[in-house]
Amino acid sequence: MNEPTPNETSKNFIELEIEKDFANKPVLAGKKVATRFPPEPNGYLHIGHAKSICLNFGLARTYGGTCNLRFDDTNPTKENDEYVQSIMADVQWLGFQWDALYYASDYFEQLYQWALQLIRDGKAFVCDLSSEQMREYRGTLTEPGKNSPFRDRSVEENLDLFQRMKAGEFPDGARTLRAKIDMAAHNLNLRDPVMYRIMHAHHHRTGDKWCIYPMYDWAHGQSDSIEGITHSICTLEFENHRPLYDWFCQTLGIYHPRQMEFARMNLSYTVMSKRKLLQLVTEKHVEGWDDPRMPTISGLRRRGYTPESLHLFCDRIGVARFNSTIDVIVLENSVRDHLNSIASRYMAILDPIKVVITNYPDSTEYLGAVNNPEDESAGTRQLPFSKELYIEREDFMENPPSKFFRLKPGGEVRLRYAYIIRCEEVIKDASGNIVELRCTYDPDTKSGSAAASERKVKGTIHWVSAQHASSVKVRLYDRLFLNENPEDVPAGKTFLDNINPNSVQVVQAFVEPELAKQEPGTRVQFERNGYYCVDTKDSKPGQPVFNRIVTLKDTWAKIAAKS
RNA sequence: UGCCCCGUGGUGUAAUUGGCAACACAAGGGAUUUUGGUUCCUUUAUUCUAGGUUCGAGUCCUAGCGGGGUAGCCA
Repeated sequence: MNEPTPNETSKNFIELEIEKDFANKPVLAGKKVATRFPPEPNGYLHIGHAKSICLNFGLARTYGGTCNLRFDDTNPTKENDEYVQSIMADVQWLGFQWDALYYASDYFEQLYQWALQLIRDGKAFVCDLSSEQMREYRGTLTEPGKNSPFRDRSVEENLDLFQRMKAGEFPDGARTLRAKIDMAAHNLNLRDPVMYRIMHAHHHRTGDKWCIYPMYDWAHGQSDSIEGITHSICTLEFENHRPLYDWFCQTLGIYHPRQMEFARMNLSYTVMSKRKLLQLVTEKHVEGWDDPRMPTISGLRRRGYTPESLHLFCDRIGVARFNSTIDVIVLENSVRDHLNSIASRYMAILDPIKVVITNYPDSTEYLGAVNNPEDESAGTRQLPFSKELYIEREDFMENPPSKFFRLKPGGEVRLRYAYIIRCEEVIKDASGNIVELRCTYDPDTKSGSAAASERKVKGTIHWVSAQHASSVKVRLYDRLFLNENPEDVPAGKTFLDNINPNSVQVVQAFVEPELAKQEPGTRVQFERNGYYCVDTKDSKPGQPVFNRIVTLKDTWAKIAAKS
């Protein structure tokens, strides 16, 4: 995998607690760490899920335990198989394989039997309150609620009604099954929470078999219990649900996993909520869930991010209970670090200016080039060199500042892997735009020659031979949002107002011949520019489309900005 | 305005559970470099505040301040 070695210096609080539990809790004797990744199949996975995936599967890996993939499919109106398929693909792409694949819907019958048990024990009742009424009865953050007038129905009546709910006798919303806990509890989740609601909806797996569906709280802990999960790890917003998770397991008298919460990831210049990501897609602000600008796993994959770079990123951000925002720079540097070690280097000119070497013959010469200075096994290649070249427009300045080490009138620069050239003449069109540079080369400075090592120039620039170059489409991606926190908007505005209007720029670039042959999915470095990936959707044989993954660090841009 | 959770360099996490505040990333400075990339060296903290316990407090106690979660028949 050639994965950068992660920082393994310290354990996170979850690992510490797991180790403590296994040392102290008799119920865990002889067991192995068992976790699960439990997405609801109602959207595509994003980078925040990657954190959870790396955590859950990583825990199983480091402790020699297991991790299941479980689809939390208890709300058929929002879920479908397209999402199921994409989630499985994303988890596997990240390099993880689940020990078992389950769906909460696998447990619908067992959950129903357990509900019957609670009713018989007098711990659950059928309630006829409408959702509005239930809200009134619930009380507020500061005031206790009142008991439902249906709370004291007999066990027989509850049993009868609940079975008829299941049989489909009542319309959506007519009744619910609720746990009988405490309407005065400080934790609102304990104020007789709903366990089942009536929904005459088609489920992507169970079809029309059910018209009552369990709520998250009634399904999750028991699903964990059935699977023998030792540590049920979720995000901080479920913290207030833990007492209910515990109550159900205890009241049912079943194996009781431990729920632990960690902080969800926030990334600067990014929105992460499924609702907003969905909106970006449906309102066509992006081209789809896998648009290379999306923070979805599929978007990052298409952009060119590697699984290893995402693992590196997750190692770097850590796991804690503090709500923090990660600078997107950390993500960008993670992929730079990985790609630096694996990506072959090529030369590409995105914004060309023609260079004519007046004293060079009308012939082609082939020059040796190193594919990856970080990896000798990447080998070498031959580059065609000729009289007419393209260089990057920004590598020439007519009136440069003192620290500009590139080409200038009368100045010298090395052409990477080739010769040192001198700019003799600047050709302009009628309106004063520079259209061509006339240069001379020094034949004694050929790369690799003994004489070449004696001549030093400050700058080395990249180039392509005009007659040998291919023209390819390159998409230069930038951040999707202008603001560090896109959701931070004045009244009347939305996060959509913070969209970067220039988040993608498409250019036609001149590239060295090798580059036109690259296969979809291949990641390369355009020397002195950035990392690019051959798009997997829009490329055609011999006609690759390149997505910019991330630019190279640009120290010169900082220097130039200062002066 | 209840209940719950959380405050450690610029950012994100550590600190053998009461014993010299560390690591990574970023930023600044320098060296190397045929990528202004990479690599190497180097510089960056009254641990939110105020009290208290203690030989000793980031860690324990009290009060305050600040941030987050929570009133779906969503997850």
